[in-house]
Amino acid sequence: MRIGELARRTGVNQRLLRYYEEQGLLRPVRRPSGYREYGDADVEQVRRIRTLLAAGLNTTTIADVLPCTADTGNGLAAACPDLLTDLRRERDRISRSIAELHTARTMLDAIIEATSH
Amino acid sequence: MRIGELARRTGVNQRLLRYYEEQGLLRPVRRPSGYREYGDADVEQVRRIRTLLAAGLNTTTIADVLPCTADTGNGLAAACPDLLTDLRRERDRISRSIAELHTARTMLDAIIEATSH
DNA sequence: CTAGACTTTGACATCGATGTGAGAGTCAAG
DNA sequence: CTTGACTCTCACATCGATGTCAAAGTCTAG
Repeated sequence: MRIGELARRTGVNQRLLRYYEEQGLLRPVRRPSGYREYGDADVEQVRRIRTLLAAGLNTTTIADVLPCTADTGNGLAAACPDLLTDLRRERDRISRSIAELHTARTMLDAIIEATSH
Repeated sequence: MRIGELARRTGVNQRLLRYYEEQGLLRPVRRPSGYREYGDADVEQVRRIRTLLAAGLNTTTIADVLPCTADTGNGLAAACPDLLTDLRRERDRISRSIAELHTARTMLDAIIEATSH
C-alpha cells in the first residue's frame, strides 16, 4: 500500500510516517516513481511505534528495540545484546510512570468524587 | 523558607518554582526584600504539581485543579464546578495512558525475557 | 565594612515529536 | 491530453516544560 492508505489505516499523519522512516523505524520499498510502498505488516509496526512513543521512548531507542519485537512474538529470540541495560532502565521508568499515573488518577478521582458527591 | 530550601526539599529547580508561581500554581509571600517566602505546605503542593505534570496535565489545568486538592483531603468539598468535565476527560486520558504503558512494558518484558533467556 | 552565598528579574536556548505549506512530480480516469 | 487525487522533498513553525546565563539587589558571618 502507499502512504495515504497506511495513514488512514493507522490514524497516523503521513508526515509522521515519513519521519519514522527518516528515524529508521520504517523501511518502505520505493517504486520507480519514488512512491513509498508499505506492507501489511507495517500497520502493526506503526502501532508498536506509537505504543513505545507513548511510553516515553524516543525514536532512537525504538529503532534499537523494533528489530527485536518482530522475533520475540514468534519465539525466535534474536541476538539483541547489550541494549538490555537500556531496556531494563526503560521498563523501570515506565513502571515508575505507571505508579505516578495511578497517584494522579487517584487524586483526580478524589476531587471528582467530592465534587459530584 | 526561601526558594533555595524549597528547591532542595523537593528536588525541583528554582527556575521551575518561579515558573509555577508565574502559572499560578504557587503563591509565596514576598518579604520586604522581594524574596519569596514559602510555607511548609508548599513542599506537598510542589509534589502534587509534579505528579499532575507527570500525568500529562498542563499548568493551566493544574491551576484549576489545585485549589480543590487542598480540600478533598480534609472532607471539605469545595465548590469546584464545571471543570468536572475536564477532570473526567483527564482521568480517562490517564487511564488510557496507563493501559498503553502496560502494553509497552509487556512488550519490553517480552524482549528482555527472550534476550536474557 | 566586606566577602560570599543567596535571591531577583529577564531573556534566550533547547528538545522532540508533530503540524503545515509550497512547489513539483506521478498516475489513473475521462 | 487533461484533470484531480496522490505523492515527493524541503523548510519552517509550534508547543510547553525546562535549562542556563547575566546583571543587580539582599543578607549574614567574620
